[in-house]
Amino acid sequence: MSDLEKQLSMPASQAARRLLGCELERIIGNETIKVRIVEVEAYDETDAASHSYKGRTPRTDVMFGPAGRLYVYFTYGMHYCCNVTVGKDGEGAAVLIRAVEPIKGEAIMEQNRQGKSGVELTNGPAKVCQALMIDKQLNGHNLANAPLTLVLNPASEEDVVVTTRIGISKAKDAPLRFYLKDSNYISRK
DNA sequence: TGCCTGATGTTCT
DNA sequence: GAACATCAGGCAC
Repeated sequence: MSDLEKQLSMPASQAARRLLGCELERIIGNETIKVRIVEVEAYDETDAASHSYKGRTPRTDVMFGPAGRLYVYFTYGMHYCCNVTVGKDGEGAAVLIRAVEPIKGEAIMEQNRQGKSGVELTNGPAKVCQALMIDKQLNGHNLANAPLTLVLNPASEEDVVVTTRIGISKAKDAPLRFYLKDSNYISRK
């Protein structure tokens, strides 16, 4: 088991907090993009809003695998969203990455986002995938390895705000969305 | 500023 | 055949 997997083998709500403030490094050709995770949502198989709620299917297979993998899904006919799998091997849990802050490679992200800049670059789950060029090819990717790696660097507890989740129709009231209070890149305050 | 809607593919029933 | 963890553009106020 990799160190990353160990660090994320915990309940989704805990893992979600631990992912806030962490860095993602994306290698595209000779370029490197680096971002900081500032907004996430937790999902597990006891949760009616989770893809894993109805059990393991070919689509959700990755969610039920070991922690520290990327779960990419396609939604609303035109967008990708990316999750980091968490929990023990066999548990269908994942953390949706809703927003990130650019650290490095902003120019490349602007290209990927068709000239959009500033907070518009990455303040939404589908935007994050566009900016980082994440698509279904990276589904199941191990985040311990290039070309997309997760660097654990958790933010301190007092910077974390907890709210209900966004854009879902079931289990709306569960307080499973977490964001960093100081960030401007939050999709909605 | 804020609501409404179109675009559009994959998965599951 | 319907639902869907979305975004951006248009129009009304």
